[in-house]
Amino acid sequence: MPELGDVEGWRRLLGRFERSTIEAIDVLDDGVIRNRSAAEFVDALLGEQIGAPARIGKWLQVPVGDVIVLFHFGMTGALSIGDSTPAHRYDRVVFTTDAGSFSYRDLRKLRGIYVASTAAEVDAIVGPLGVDALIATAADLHDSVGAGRSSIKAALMDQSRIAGIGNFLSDEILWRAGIDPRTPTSLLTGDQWIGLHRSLRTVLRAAARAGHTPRGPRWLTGARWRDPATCPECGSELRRGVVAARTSVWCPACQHTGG
DNA sequence: GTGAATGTTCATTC
DNA sequence: GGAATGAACATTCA
Repeated sequence: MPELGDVEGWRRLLGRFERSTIEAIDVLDDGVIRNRSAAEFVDALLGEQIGAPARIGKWLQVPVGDVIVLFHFGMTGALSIGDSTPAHRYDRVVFTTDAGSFSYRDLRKLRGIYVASTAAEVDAIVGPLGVDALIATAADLHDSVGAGRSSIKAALMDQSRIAGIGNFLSDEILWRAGIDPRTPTSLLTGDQWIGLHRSLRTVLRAAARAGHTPRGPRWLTGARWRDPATCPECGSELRRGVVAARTSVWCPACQHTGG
């Protein structure tokens, strides 16, 4: 699930807990608490007040008391608001506050929850991140994503170049921009960069607003599941293959390499 | 049993 | 140094 739109949706939902106090923490699986013991984690947060949640790329950052709690959802994580009693099968940590409860829910546990005491510690945990994709300008896009020699799809998913775009969003953006995902960034024309930025904004704003990557009839993400999968724009059969080491879908009729 | 899954990281190999 | 590749992480589902 989680790419920029999902995490932005959870950030918004978590906003309703701002200024509430954590009254209980149920660590159902301490494997997801990554850089503290479960006891240290509970000790640091219990009785503390929640601040305004922020998002950078796919990271959710929540000030709690004197520390910052960092959530990363991997491929299968989610923040579940309000329906954590009784605990869902994949709830790993349940937070109860005086404003209600929420839980960190995750099937595969590829990532987890971190605690940072300083800004330097935050940086060390999240690693190098490019500008957040939702606020990236056309110049940001060209200068960061365009600086290497990789395919455009790999570059869009590279969190150190631009933060928040994953497999589905990159496919969606490239489809809308009419660019073949395998195109080396060095081959993109000025017009293609402009179009790419326009598509990126359209897709990410819709995803952020919806709280997930849209799957409607005019979206590639809606079409990629069908069998046979056809292009929502032209009806051609979509192509499926591995690009940038990820399962990718694109339209051979609408998406091109050349300018 | 096999393969694949919306993410990231590490080692290895061009 | 960069970039691509494959494995690994942990788990479920088709």
